[in-house]
Amino acid sequence: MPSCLRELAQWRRFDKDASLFAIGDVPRYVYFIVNGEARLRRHSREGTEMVLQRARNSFLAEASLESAAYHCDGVASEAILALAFPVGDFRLALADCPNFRSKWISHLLREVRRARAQVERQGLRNAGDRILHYLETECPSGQLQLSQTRKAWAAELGLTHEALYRALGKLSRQGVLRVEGSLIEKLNRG
Amino acid sequence: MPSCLRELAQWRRFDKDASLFAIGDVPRYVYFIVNGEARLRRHSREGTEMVLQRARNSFLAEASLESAAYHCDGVASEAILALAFPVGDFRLALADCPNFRSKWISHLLREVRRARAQVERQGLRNAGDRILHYLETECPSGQLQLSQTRKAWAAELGLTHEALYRALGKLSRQGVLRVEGSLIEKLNRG
DNA sequence: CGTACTTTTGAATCGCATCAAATCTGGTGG
DNA sequence: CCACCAGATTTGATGCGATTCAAAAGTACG
Repeated sequence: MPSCLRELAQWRRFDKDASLFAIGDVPRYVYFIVNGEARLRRHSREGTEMVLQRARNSFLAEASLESAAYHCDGVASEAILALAFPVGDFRLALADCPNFRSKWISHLLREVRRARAQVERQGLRNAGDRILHYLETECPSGQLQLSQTRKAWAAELGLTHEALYRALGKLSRQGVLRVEGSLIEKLNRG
Repeated sequence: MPSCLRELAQWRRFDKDASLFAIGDVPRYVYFIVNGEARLRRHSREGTEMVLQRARNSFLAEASLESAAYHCDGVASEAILALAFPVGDFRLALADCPNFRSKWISHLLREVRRARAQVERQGLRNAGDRILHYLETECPSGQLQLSQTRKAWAAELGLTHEALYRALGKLSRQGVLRVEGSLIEKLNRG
C-alpha cells in the first residue's frame, strides 16, 4: 500500500457486532481490516442471514468503490482494527501508484474467483458436499482451523446450523472427516 | 479498448457448444465476446451443470488473467464471434493505458457484485424467491426477455428445470408474474 | 452463579430432486 | 412441403434431505 495513501487513512476500532456501514449508505470509505474479522452480509426477506464475504487482513466491500450505495451490511465479527480510506483519495492513489494498482487488480481477481467458488458451492444440493467443497477450495492443506462459530460457518455455507451439525457428524462417522474441536480435517479417502 | 490492444487481438468464431477453453488449461487468451453468448460452467461430481458467468458483449473468465489454470469450462451458448487477447499483451496494455485500466477495474467490480448477488440468490431456499430475486437484480425494468432456454436458466438459478417450471407456473397463477413466451414480467404486488 | 449463546439431538413437515412420460417445438433431410 | 428427430416444455408421482420447531446439554463471560 502506498505511503501517500496510508497517510490519508484513518484508524478505526469497532466492537463486536458494530456496524461499519449499512445497506443503502453512500460509500465514503474503503475499509481494510487490519486485525480481526469483518463480514459482508445480507438478510433475506424471511430473515435468514447470508454471508457474502469475510475480510481478515484484507479489504471489505471493495465493490462499493464505484457504487452509489452499499448493497450489503458490513459488521465486525469481533472487536476489530480497520483502516478507513476516503474513496476519493483511494481512486487517486489507484491512478497514481502502479504498484498499488496492480495489487488492487489482483485482489479483485481473487475476489471474483472466491465469489464464483462460493456460487459453485451453493449449487451443491447436499450439505456434506458443500462442506467438502469448502475444505477443498478454502483449505489447500485439507485442514480447516475454524475461526468462527459453527453456526456462523453454517450461514456461510448457506445451511441451517442443524443441517451442518448433522452433516459433520455423518462425514465424521463415515471416516471422511476428522473433527476435533475447531479443527476439521479431510482424511484421504473418497 | 485501446487501439494498440485491439490490433493484437485475434478474431475467433465458435460454433454452438464449442469449447473456448477447458478446466486445467493454461490461460493464453482473455476473451471478449462480441456477438452471441458464451458461458463459464462447471459440473458437480454428480454431473449437474452449474453456470458461473454468462458473457455477452463482455469479457469471459476475467479471473484467469492471473491464474495458472482455468477453473471452469468456457463454452459457446450459440454460434459466437469473439476477440482473443494474448494475456501478455493484455497485461501490458493494462499497465500502459489508463483509460483501459479504469474500464477493466470497473468491469471487475461489476463482476464481483454480480457474483455476490448470485451467491445471495442461491442462498434463498425457495424456488420462487430465486426467480424474483433474479428479476430484481438482473432486470431493472422488472421485465426479463429470456435470451436462453428455460432449462439453461434453471441451471443458472441452481434449480432443476422441473422446479423452475413449477415455480413459474405458481407465481403466474398467484398473479405475481406475467409469463408470455420468453417475456417474464413482475407485476407490482407482493 | 446466572445468563446468553452455541452445540447437539429428536421428530415432523415441506419443498425440491428424481424418475417417468406426454406434448410441443424447431430444425433437417427426403 | 411433410415426416421425422432431438431437445425443450410440461405435468404427475414418489422419496429424500433440509428446514423447522423443540428441547436439552454444554460453554463463555460478566
